[in-house]
Amino acid sequence: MTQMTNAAPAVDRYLEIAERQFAETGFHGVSLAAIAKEAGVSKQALLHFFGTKEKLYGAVLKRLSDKLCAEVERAGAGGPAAGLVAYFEGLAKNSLERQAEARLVVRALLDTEETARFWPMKPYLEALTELARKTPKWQTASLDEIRAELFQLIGAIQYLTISQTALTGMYGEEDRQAIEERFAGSISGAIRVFVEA
Amino acid sequence: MTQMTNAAPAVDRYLEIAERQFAETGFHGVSLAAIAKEAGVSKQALLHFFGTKEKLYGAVLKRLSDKLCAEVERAGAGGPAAGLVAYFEGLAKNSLERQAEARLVVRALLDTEETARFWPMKPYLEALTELARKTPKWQTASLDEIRAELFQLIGAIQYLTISQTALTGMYGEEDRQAIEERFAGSISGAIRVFVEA
DNA sequence: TTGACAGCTTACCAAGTGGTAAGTTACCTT
DNA sequence: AAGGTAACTTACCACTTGGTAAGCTGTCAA
Repeated sequence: MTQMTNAAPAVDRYLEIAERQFAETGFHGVSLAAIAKEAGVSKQALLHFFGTKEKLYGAVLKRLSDKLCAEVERAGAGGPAAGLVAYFEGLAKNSLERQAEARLVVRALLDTEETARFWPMKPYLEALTELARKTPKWQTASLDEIRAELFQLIGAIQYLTISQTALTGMYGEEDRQAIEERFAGSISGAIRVFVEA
Repeated sequence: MTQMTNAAPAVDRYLEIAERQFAETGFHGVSLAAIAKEAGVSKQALLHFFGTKEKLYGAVLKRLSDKLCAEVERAGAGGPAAGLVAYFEGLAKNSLERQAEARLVVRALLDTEETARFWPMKPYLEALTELARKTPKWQTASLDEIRAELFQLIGAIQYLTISQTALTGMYGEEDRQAIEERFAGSISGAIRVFVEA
């Protein structure tokens, strides 16, 4: 039969490197050669596993989407309302560490060319919507209503997250940190308003 | 002395075309040749006026920044509180028409490589901050506090704006419109909370 | 032991990239 | 009328791009 294919860890390492680079400079800003160089392999190694650059990008986004979905599901295990609060609070508090993720999500929403007819972030957004729908507050609400409210919340959080580098550049590291702290404090209120009736 | 240089309208047209293309696919996704082709000139015409691709991108961002600053100033002419409400309401309501702008702003915040040490959107953000500072509510607040709150608001609005195409792709045009309307309604409350005491 | 196949590598390529050099043309000042 | 210069153009170039073709090597099933 088929052979022992034990390339999974290597492939995952390639995806990790690609993810970081795509998050930083976007699809067009990254070359296969650059990713290959950082991974210490030839670019044909990447093409061997992923076929084309677009498919590699797709695999990166799919992997991220799966990861985010799993996270949402894990958060929702202890009840929808508490889960949502915990999830969003976590997002807001670790904005520096989660920059790469947020950048990729935003880029996926932004780049309608490469990701069209694929919409990799749809499952993630729907997982959040479904979780919200399970709370008492949103049980009777329409999907549009939930989505509109949800976008307000994750939009605010991810916008700040992707702005971290720019904020440091514009105002310095101290001010960036002060803004982040103020933001985390005030978004907490918004999160509770979103979840609780 | 110097000669009558009447290339201003042509240059502005180039900037307009470049703006649309950069907004759509980002700095690396656009080639000078593509912009030149749409403008009906050779790419060396662009290089003649702007020197390099990076400088052209910089000029596009500078032009957008100036436009946004002028808009904020105009909105603030009739009082800071009312001006802010009108400005944000306008942003939220015309999200489809203002997609290109929002995309560029987000890309400018996202791309730390090309726009570093330039931060073209800083004047815009500061104009908004200054306007907010003039309202009774924020007069005694710290800059950090205002900025954090401001980012929450424009973040939510611009995030939805850049997501319009993705929303249509994911849920269809009808649902997209429904979400947008719900969003506009609910962000109105947030705007008033931001401005009023 | 052999042969298939995963997981690579080196060699190569056509198309496109941003950018330079050297004109050309029309207008404006002198 | 002459000269300068703005606003281009065509020609060209070194380099990079994503992608193909072919080959090499170690492991594992038969």
